Amino acid sequence: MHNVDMNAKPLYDLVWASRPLMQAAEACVERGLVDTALTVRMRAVLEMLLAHGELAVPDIAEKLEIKRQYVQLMVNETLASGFTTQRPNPRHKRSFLLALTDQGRAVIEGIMQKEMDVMKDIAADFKDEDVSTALRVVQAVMTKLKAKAEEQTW
Amino acid sequence: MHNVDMNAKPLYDLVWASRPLMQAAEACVERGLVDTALTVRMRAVLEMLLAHGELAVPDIAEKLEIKRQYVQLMVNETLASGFTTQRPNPRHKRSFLLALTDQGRAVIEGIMQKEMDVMKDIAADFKDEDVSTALRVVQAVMTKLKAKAEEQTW
DNA sequence: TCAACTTGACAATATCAATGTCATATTTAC
DNA sequence: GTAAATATGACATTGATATTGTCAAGTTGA
Repeated sequence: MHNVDMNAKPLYDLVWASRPLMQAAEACVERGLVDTALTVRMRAVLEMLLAHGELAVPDIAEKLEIKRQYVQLMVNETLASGFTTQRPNPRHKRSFLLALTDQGRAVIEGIMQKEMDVMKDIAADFKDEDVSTALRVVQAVMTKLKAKAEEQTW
Repeated sequence: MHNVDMNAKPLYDLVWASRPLMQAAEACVERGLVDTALTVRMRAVLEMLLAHGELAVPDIAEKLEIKRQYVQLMVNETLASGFTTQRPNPRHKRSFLLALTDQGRAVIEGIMQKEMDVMKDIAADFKDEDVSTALRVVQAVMTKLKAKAEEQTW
């Protein structure tokens, strides 16, 4: 690329690899859900509940960094499918806590175990140390990019 | 996460970091375009032309791995804005080759230089070797995930 | 108490992208 | 050389993901 200084090309490439990586990951997740009654977005709700216990809709929205209105939609689907159930919220009479049903817990644990098995298979090709390095770099780059995006000037 | 074997957790985390990383990167790119007449998708077309020279619409679609109909839309915008121009295609009378105009070249080179400067700034915080390792791991994981997604069974 | 904020529900909108269709042009097989 | 298959541009429809706006009811804090 003439006239563009490519000193930081490996980092540039790493950042631009994020899109195809995400698409491949999502395709893989979707592939793992075909035999279940789950959709990708319902899976995201169940994963949150498995990791963090009972949560209200706004809590999930904050963790997923998407708007509460959309989370409401996702959550309502999990309720309708019987994967979650509403439980009284001691802190709020109208805003229920969302909890996994036995069925929901079994489904998300099964899915995540299958996904983790895939990860184990892939991880076998790398040194643990290299994966750790990659994770550390990627997370730090992400943090810095977020900061850059918010700055008024470069 | 009880009852889920998390042996490959670092790799799992690396894969799931791809979405926020991509979102941060896109926000950053968008931020860099505010003073130009470019949109993110027009930028993608210009970057292709800068990297690969004159291309026809279907060529760009193949490289970007999106459908030609959508690329056509993106390309038409770059034509309307004067960043690209149609040149005769020796291989096809109806399908023109797309080329950067002087204006288009100046704009994409300026943008990419600014982006590369941001990358250089961020890269300063890491060992070159670690960035290379991260890139290598991420690209290999992506390849493997794509293969997994296409397999009929895990 | 009263103003500000939170939440669920619902509607409208935006963006990115795939898919479908058609006319025209091009390439390939015969 | 012609017929069939394929490629291309143009345009329309649809789908998925997510944001934004609005309102009524509930909650919080001064």
